[in-house]
Amino acid sequence: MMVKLPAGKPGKGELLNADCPSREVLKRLTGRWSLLVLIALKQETLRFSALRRRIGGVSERMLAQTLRHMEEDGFIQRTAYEVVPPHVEYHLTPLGREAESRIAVLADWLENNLGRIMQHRSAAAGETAVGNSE
Amino acid sequence: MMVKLPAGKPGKGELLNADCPSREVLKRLTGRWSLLVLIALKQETLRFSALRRRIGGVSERMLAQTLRHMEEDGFIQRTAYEVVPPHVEYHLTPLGREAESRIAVLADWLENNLGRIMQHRSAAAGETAVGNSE
DNA sequence: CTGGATCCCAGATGATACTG
DNA sequence: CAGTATCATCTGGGATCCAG
Repeated sequence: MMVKLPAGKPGKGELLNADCPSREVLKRLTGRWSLLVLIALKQETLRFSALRRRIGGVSERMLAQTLRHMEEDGFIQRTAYEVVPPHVEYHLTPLGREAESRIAVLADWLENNLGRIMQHRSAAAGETAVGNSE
Repeated sequence: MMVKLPAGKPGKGELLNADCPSREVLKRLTGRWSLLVLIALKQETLRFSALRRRIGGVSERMLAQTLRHMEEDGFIQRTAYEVVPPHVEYHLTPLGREAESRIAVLADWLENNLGRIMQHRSAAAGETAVGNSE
């Protein structure tokens, strides 16, 4: 079964197409933690534990997994120093920085408009409560 | 229990803080389908079934759920015409359009750089394959 | 310190059937 | 047409223990 890309330039993805590999990448990029890793690494190179402290609520397992995936996709670079105790650092690659800048646009907007959104959500919840109990 | 926002302007969120409600909104915004709904509705008002056809791979259930959530958060508006057969339309609200424009930045970048990312991923997979079979 | 391995659960998602 | 209800499944994610 061929994957048909509606107006395809080479290497160009189509997110609305279920068969497009961009879906896969999107999934990774918008995963619960990936995006936060990008933000956390925006300016500084960080060690595993520092990163973990920086990103509230992430477990060791998930952070490790997320970092592995992001390294695979080329967003971050992992540098391990062969010492004991181990010392591992993570920092953004050029690709990662490009992605981060786009993510930041969204993140900044979200942080600055959080009030508006929460407000709307409360209002919506109130209205629903009037008419039914869902 | 108070939510402590590190350097809080009013209504300003902190994504890196686990207790910040922005996490919740982010989850919705970056959910598997929300983002695609925003893109699909960028220019046109669409009916449920049209939207479903537009977004490859989404099930009725998930689309309906996503649309409800996005309406709650104020990103889209649902308009139901009381006719038979039913006719329901969805379109972006001003808030939705703002979000969409930020999402679009990320989506466009992703679509245009998909090749680069896939390439890196293959390379990474290759390297790992040399050393082990994971 | 940096994770890998395991166990386990809640929630996300899909398939299908059904209704106003 | 536009969903909802139900059931089954799959996966993300946390807790814990372990190892280099």
